[in-house]
Amino acid sequence: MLRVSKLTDYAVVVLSRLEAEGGVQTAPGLATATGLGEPTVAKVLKMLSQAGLVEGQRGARGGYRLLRRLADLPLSEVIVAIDGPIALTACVDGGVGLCEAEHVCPVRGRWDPVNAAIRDALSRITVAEIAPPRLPAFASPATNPVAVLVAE
Amino acid sequence: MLRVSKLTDYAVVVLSRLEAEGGVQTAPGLATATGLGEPTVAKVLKMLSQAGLVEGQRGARGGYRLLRRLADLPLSEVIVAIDGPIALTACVDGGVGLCEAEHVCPVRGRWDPVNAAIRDALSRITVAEIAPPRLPAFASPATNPVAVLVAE
DNA sequence: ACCAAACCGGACCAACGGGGTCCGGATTCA
DNA sequence: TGAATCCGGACCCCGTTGGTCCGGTTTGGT
Repeated sequence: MLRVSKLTDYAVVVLSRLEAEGGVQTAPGLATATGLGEPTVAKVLKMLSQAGLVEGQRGARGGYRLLRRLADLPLSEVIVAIDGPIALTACVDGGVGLCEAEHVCPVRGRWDPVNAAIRDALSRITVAEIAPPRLPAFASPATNPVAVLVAE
Repeated sequence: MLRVSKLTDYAVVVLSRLEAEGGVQTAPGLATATGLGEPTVAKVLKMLSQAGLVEGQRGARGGYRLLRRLADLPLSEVIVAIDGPIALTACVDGGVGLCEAEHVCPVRGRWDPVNAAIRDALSRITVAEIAPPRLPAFASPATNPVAVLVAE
């Protein structure tokens, strides 16, 4: 259905919480703060760490630290970190031998401009733009009335 | 992984074949012409028919007919026809009661601008742009060397 | 020196949805 | 009347996602 994984959604929540609080925070602490499961938060943080978006400090008094401000972090990087490369179709990147009928398949490489368009759109949106306001259950006075676009 | 279903890919192939040949064509005929499975092609055509992109004629000498030129058909409509509404996250369109922890979830409605951006990008690309050249196994003399964009 | 706290890496399992097939019914033309 | 074809739905298999858990390693405190 053209959707990102839930983990990516969680990642945005965790990242925003990480920036709101600042400094080094533990995975269990972020879990209770966000209301998400502790192992799940840990998994997300591990992935974000491998992608270089956060930094983990081991040992006692350890935790995770944000490496970039969310305003400078395009959403595409988070999606790539969690979901892997952004490619709408399986047959992509000129991989040979993956598709059993690639010599018949008439769409090889044709989705590339679509992928590029999606990557471009997602790289123009920063995590800060979709991050929730400071604290949950705190209604900001006047958020922009975002247009609700159904089907189309 | 932020990908569309294979069925959408097939739909593009079938649609382009439908336009290349013109007129009314049967599902079995399109199946053999595209090299795809016959039941699969039938399924795709059924979905496209429900979405109003093609028209089915029943009875003997029946078949499917294209209702719009592919150059006027944005890719987003095909994706919506096959994959359903374009919404990157499950909690969308203000559906209440779907998310078990919606009063805690701090990202409700925050993905809307992202969805809008994706819809916009996909509605600017027509099916004709990504449709394969006239016939498979026929190399057009000089196709644009589409840029291969890896991860990012 | 020891222990507790925390990250790291990986394996593991259940649940959901996609992909593909099939069947009976309705419709139209020869 | 019969053949061809679309229509609508049910059905099942497999892959991925999601969520969990465990042992190992590093670090700071007592």
